[in-house]
Amino acid sequence: MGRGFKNLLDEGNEGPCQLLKQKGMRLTRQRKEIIAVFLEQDGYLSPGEVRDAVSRRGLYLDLSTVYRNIKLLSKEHILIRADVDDPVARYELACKARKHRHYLVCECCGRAVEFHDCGIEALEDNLAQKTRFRISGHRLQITGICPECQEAPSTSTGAMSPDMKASHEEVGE
Amino acid sequence: MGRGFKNLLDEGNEGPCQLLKQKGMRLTRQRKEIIAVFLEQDGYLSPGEVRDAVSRRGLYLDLSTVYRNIKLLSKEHILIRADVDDPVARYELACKARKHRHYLVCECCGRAVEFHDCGIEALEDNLAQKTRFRISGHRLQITGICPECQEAPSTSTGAMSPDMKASHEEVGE
DNA sequence: ATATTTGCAAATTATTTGCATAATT
DNA sequence: AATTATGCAAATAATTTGCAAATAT
Repeated sequence: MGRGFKNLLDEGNEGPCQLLKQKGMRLTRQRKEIIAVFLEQDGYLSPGEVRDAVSRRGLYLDLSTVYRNIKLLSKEHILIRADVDDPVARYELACKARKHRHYLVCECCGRAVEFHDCGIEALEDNLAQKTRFRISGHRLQITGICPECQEAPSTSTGAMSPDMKASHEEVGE
Repeated sequence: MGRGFKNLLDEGNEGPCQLLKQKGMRLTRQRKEIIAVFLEQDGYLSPGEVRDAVSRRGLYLDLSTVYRNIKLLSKEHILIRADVDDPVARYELACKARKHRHYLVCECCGRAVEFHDCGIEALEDNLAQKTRFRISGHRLQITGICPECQEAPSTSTGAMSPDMKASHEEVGE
């Protein structure tokens, strides 16, 4: 009980597709493709990007279909919304977000460094005790200024942009 | 160095208004009101809500002005965007977000419990060492299912809605 | 006095909806 | 066969932009 929820991507467990079936929704080709795209993507996707990615895989998709399914998948907590600061909404699979993939993001250039060991489990157990919530996951993002930007003359112009996912290294574990 | 950044709201320190001046932007009445609204608000605000709140304080504001200033304040990292799942963007003051005000959010009903001691400082110090980033803050949200919803027959209909900020208790410290 | 910011109106972009057709169970 | 999901087209909502007038420095 408490944390220790089975990770939905793990082998032998139910993936997003099975989840959909369980909830009584139909497993259409477009839904499979949408989920596939999110599964193979490392980072966030906007509705338009989803349509394009599915398109590259050979299936035409109307944007309204993408919107409808993103809304559906969000409601079922299979997708969650990212908090990047641009006018289009961006999403990722909840099961990936929960997989302890966290980012240290540079406020200046947007470079993102991935890290894994966040040590929040103890806090979660503590909270579960106090509140009686059944904890399912967490989202953590740490912000700062990367070494390069600390050097730079601080033009302050380049705020975090959509290419935040462009470059990212990894650290720790 | 590292964390230990001075909190921008603390007495004797520079608040958002001073910050703006420092950056060479003019301190207009509308900017003061917008910031004031964010300062007295506990939670996130959408552009429309900002306009209405300022309006209630007796100053008419065009929505485009709100948008322009939100964008400006975001670029300067005075405001940050929340990741609530609805089509309008919502924001809060970075200096408040950094003030260790975190939420445990119920995935079913949206009830939010506030907590303060997140114990991420150690992680931040660790990351700062490894990556040479100058850490400025973090955002953490934990999700789960609240006691009430664990009882309930799980209609699954009510996904997290904008009234997430409606009810919230506090815990810990 | 000058440069910046505002309000207004209009443009653009994002998201949602209605309905007939197609696809899944 | 019954229902649910899709595509298309059109509607609505969110955000951005151009420009003249107003305001802060």
